[in-house]
Amino acid sequence: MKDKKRSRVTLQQVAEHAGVSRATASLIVRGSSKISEKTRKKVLESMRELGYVYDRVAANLRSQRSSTVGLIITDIANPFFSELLIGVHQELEKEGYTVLLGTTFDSDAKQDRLLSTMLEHRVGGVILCPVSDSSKETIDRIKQWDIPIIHAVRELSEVNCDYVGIDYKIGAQMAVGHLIRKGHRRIAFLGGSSESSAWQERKRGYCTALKQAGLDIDESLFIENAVTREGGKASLQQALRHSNPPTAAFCFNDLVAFGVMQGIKDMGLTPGKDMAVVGFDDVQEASISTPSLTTVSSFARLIGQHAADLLHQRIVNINRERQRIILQPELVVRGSS
Amino acid sequence: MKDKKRSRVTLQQVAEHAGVSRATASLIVRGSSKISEKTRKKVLESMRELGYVYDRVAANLRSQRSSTVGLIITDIANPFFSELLIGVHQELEKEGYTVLLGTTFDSDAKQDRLLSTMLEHRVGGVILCPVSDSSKETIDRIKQWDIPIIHAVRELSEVNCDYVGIDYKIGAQMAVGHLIRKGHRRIAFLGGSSESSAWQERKRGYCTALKQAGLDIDESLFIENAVTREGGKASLQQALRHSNPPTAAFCFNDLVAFGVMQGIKDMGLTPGKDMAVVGFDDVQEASISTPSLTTVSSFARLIGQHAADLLHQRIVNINRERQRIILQPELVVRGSS
DNA sequence: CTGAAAGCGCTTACAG
DNA sequence: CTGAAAGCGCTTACAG
Repeated sequence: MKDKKRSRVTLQQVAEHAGVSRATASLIVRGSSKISEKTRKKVLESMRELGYVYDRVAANLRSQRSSTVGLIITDIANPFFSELLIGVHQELEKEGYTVLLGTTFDSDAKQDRLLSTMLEHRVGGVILCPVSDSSKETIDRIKQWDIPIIHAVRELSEVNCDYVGIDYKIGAQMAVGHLIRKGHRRIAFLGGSSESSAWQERKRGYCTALKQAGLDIDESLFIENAVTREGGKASLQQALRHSNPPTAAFCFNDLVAFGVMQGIKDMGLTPGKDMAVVGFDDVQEASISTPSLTTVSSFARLIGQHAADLLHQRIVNINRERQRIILQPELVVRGSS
Repeated sequence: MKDKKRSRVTLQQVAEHAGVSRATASLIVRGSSKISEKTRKKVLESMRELGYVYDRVAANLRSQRSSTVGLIITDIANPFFSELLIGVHQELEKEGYTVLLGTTFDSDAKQDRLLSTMLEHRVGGVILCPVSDSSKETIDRIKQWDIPIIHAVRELSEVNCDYVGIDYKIGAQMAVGHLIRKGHRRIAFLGGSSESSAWQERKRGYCTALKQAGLDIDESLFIENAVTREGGKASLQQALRHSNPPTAAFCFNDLVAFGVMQGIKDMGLTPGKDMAVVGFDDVQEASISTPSLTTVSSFARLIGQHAADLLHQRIVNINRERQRIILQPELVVRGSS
């Protein structure tokens, strides 16, 4: 038996209780300064007595505004995204937004559904970390999208949007350059999907580093796989079946690197000794793993803050110039290389 | 210059375009079966042509329903909560809910604000992981709360709510019992706040284990601190200043344990050798840290799934009997003890 | 299936 | 400051 819920106290009822008009009560909840302190107090008192709760949904509907914002990430289990999420929340809460969160797990279909859901909920804008192989349909949809959207972490090259990410190319170049200086000549690039801009840019950095050292590029050392621990482990196993196996691994990110290190250990070998491993992101566990992980810091929280800030700016002024923020990565050398 | 946005296509416009009544169009978006296949197709075609987007906010306002649900956690940077979040999302998306996420960082004021925000956004219900020292005001508020609320992870004993958590007492008892069997007699309990039910239950388990072994309890070995790596490190340092220092540490959770292990390393000692460390939660990094961490598995994802399920049930039937789900923990022995 | 009306809880705009 | 009216985009209920 579904009970009819005790219905909400309305602004109307508050106004009646306080003996003012609905318009006045409305001005007060919105913090207008045009109301005398005396009436303001009286009305606020009535609200407290009646247990009034402002109905932001109704207000937004009427005024065609929005107080929510969507955040779509690919994997909440990746600490990189937890950090990014914290950054986004920090910034947006300041501005009074509430965040609708969605996770795609890198599925295009899921991403599509989430974009729809966000629209249906009238979000004021969306921060999107696109899945690596976004379909043409999705991209077309985003192009026609008429509410503010900011891309973060990965960029869809066909779409002209605000974007914030880091310079993956330079990061990869630093990581691979480091391995070369350590004497490695056969360096695998493990994990990730070649569909994503983040992968392509890392590859460019990888290639630049090899060219600068006068080394040839062996494409058979690029082994794509899921961006997870499991994917890392699997890609390592594949790398070791190579007729001329690599002596070092540059991993798509730290999560992949942890899987790779686990795989190395599983074979009775020692990461950092029998095989060098470098990650990407510098998540917190990178410093506490065994061995500690050499990696490239990608400032997830900062990316989140910037994305939130760009979104807010875009909501305030839909026509402002397009902005791209590219943060500079840093190499953190530890025990695994 | 704020541009007036291109306004939404309304159901009215769709109806006109398809040559049907608004009522019919409304029935179709809601998936009624009372409409002939022919008209249904025609209307869906019009929607596609016009780029119609269902306005769930308006629909919810009119029908006094809600398609959102609030989730309030204490710390998204803790992998335990990331896992819980995944569980919640998995369950609730099946039912078509969208999740509003809030993080309290264990601040009562923040929690209070988040509860208000959720109410103002007309959520259909809330899953709350209460902060450890929720104020009396907050508790009173929750008691009078008239929308479904599920408590997870921590329980406010004064509030009669659905709850899902694990049996912390048994978990702690297993962990401490393990340390005793390893020969430890002075075991510190590090991190967490004695205000929280999760802490109190762990303490009870700790005490039971000692009593069973015929050992005395030394309250000076209970060292409270923040539930973070930093808090863990600080509590370890305090423990080592003890005139009769402990030889083992039972940590409030894995995060604290990582900090404790870091602290041990910083002193030039080796965790697992010079001092045994046991955590709680079994987050993913527990298996890859150095040394790998002995810990108690607390099934975060499962907790999230159960909480979501309880909430859904409660929304469907506000009067159903109160339910408490207590999962049984498991001890995972690794290198740190 | 249609059509006209009312209403969810708010904001807006305007005359007083 | 008030009061009356209209409207945001839907759903509901009802007579036909």
